[in-house]
Amino acid sequence: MSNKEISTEQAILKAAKNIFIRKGMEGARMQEIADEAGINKALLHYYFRSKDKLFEAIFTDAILKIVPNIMEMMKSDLPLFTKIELFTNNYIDAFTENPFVPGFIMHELSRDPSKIVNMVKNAGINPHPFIDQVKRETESGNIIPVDPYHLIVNMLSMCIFPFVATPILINVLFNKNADSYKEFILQRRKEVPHFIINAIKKK
Amino acid sequence: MSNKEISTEQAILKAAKNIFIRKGMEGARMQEIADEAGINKALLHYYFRSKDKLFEAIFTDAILKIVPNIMEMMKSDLPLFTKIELFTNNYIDAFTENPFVPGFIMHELSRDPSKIVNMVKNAGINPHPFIDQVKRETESGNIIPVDPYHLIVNMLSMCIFPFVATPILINVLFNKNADSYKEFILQRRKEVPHFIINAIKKK
DNA sequence: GTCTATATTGTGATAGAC
DNA sequence: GTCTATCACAATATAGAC
Repeated sequence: MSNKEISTEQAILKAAKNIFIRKGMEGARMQEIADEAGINKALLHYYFRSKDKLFEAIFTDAILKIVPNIMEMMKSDLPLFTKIELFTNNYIDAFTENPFVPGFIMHELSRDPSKIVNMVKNAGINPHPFIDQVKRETESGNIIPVDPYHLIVNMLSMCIFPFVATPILINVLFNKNADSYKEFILQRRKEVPHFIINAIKKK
Repeated sequence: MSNKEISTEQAILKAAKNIFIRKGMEGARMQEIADEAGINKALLHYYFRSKDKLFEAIFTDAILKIVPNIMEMMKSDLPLFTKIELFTNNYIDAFTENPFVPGFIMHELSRDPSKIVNMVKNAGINPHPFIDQVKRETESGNIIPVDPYHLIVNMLSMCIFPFVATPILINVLFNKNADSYKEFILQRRKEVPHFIINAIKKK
């Protein structure tokens, strides 16, 4: 395997990622990916047998972005509020770097939900340590009683939704000003954990 | 225009809605829509000139579901906490009845964001009365200081995200048990406004 | 208005020269 | 490994009979 090979394969993956993530499996065109990579269609099939295989490579990679290595942290014995802050910051940072990933994942999973089975297996997601911790804090009266499932969904909602709804929010809420929306996203790193902790802490 | 005509057109619209909303513009097939409506492809083009025109009709209709007539309410002089409860309940109810609409809108808008411009014009969305009310309540010290833009996005996030992410949540958080997820969605009618109000009320 | 048949175009995939 | 040319088929759209 020569250097040239590697570099072509990388170019394909990079181009495919750009196109697939913006347009989805069905919206993407092999021609478009080839153009973006500066090669022709035939080479795509030389490196990856089919559109499906190429898509699979991109999709798997994107999944890894949505399931970062914070599971260890969630299992740890850090204080609840610290975990909430680390969790939200981690996701908001990851999506700020890859803003199209959330919408991509959402759409493709609703197209073919069976993919989640593999995702869950490979990622080793386990929300129960966190759920148990929330239950313990509720029972010992350290926080306002809260259903841990709703808490988790609320956390994920506030981290992910703004990236899925970016075009709506820019137009409706920010007068089509993309810059002030960027600023807004940066603020969420602080605002979201602050909001969540306010909702459950006793004062 | 005979009764038969109307009924065929309605059948087409109903079928198209089913297919488009589940599969999106690019995933949907005219053949599939024709089958669902119990007619053939040619009739689709007789009633709606092209796939694009048919899609446009469905999309516009779906938008109206995501922008219900609660704008009047938001402009009213109801107490802030009452508005928050009405707002969240209204959205959660609308999406419970049309669970595929949020994902559909999100995906299509990221495919062609320019559609939002028309949407906003026609719907007359204006968040400023609500924003001003939040500012007033903050300044008079009635609530914990909160940025109104983040508050609105948080509200929308918690109402909409669970419907966009349904397949993920069922598999990862609810052990593939769709029934307990349904139960969970019903609970959110109470949990979401409760959570939001807790986050901003002084105690 | 509704159908069958067909035209037309787009797109994933392959063959084969270099 | 990379290209050009082409195939095979799927999907939108139209023509024309009834």
